[in-house]
Amino acid sequence: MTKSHVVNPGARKLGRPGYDLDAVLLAAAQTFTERGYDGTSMDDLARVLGLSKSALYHHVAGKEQLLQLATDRALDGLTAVVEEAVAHDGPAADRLELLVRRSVDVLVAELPFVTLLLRVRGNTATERRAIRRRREIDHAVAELVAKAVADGDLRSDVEPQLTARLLFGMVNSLVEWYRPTRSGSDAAELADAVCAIAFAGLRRS
Amino acid sequence: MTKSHVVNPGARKLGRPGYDLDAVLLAAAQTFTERGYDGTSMDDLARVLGLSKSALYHHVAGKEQLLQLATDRALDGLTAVVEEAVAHDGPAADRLELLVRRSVDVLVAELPFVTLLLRVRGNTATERRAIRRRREIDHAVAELVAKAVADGDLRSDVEPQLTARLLFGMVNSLVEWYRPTRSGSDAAELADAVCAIAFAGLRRS
DNA sequence: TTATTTACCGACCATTCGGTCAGGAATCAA
DNA sequence: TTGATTCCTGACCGAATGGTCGGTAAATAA
Repeated sequence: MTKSHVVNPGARKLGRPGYDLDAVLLAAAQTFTERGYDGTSMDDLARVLGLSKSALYHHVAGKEQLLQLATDRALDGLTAVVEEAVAHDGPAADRLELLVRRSVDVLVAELPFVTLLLRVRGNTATERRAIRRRREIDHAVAELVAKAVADGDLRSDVEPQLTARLLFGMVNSLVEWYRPTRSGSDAAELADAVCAIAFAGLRRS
Repeated sequence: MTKSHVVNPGARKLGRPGYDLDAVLLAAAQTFTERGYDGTSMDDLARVLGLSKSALYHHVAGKEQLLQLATDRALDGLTAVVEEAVAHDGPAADRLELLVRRSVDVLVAELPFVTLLLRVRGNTATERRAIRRRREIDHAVAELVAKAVADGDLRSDVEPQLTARLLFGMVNSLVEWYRPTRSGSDAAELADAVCAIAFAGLRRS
């Protein structure tokens, strides 16, 4: 069996060295994203990490807990940017653009976790909880869009909720094709493109 | 067990009446979409239809065949509109808008099948085949966008492929929230909203 | 009535699933 | 060396999975 132990850097810990929860969680999110949550067995995941299934259970209470931790990480990141945008001062339209840019940042920074979140279906209690938290975020976004429309800064011929859904449908679609580059962050360029197209439209102005 | 036999309308057939492949396929696509392909067992599906698992296997060769038939139906619809748009005459930008409108039509008309297609991961040969066909479609779309940019009708400050991805990321996101209404087709209104936002942008003009 | 055709059922099978358990191996401190 | 701590393994368990098989039920045609 090919072992690729991730030894913890710096601070020595007690006992036999090996994986920690964070490394397991990252691998889990990536594998769940690639093959789907239901399509990934704990044995698959163990093989990816290069250890036995029972060793995996030393780090984690169960499969569902992995999903919980992973989706929470994504949700915490997204909730933070929504709260930031809502609390910010200035016109709602500007705050919405800020929200889009920050959301792209989070998607890029936490890609495997957000991808997993966006694919959750609702089969288990954990999944339904994640969906509930997502809905709260979507609601806050729709409110911000509605404010921007009321301010007269956004087009009023499309329902605010529909606008919000299409806008973030575009933003979130990024998890379908974006893959990180080795050379630092291209999140800013990506956010520029998204904002340009979303706010000013595709057509040459 | 609650039986809800779908008796075939009109033309009488030979033998005991019951389900036909089409009804099974529709239920399969809906259930796969709700719970995920891997998250749906053949027994689950049989229960949804109100019959036994072995009866299900009388209609279908296997689980993977259901996925194949369902994704093919979505891909055939999408391929048709792409070919129509490509073959159409007029400026590329107009053909692109036509493609978006027709795509919305297909998404609405074949919602469970397209939704399933967009969630396919690549675990089986069938899934990989579907993904390959999808890539061909995406490629044709990107070419159309590139032509429209070359014509000077679309903004050139964003890579054509990125533009294509974001545009259809927005279009495809519709499967995440759109639910059919009992009162006929609202596909046209939906397409209007999508085109307005995508081509002219969110901001008031 | 009987033959034919189509649809269905319950019992069964090999495999895989998430998860458990008792113990072994690697590390550090004393 | 010994003990404490942490990480890991192989064997195992009951349940669920995709799929099969022999036989039955309901319809039309002869």
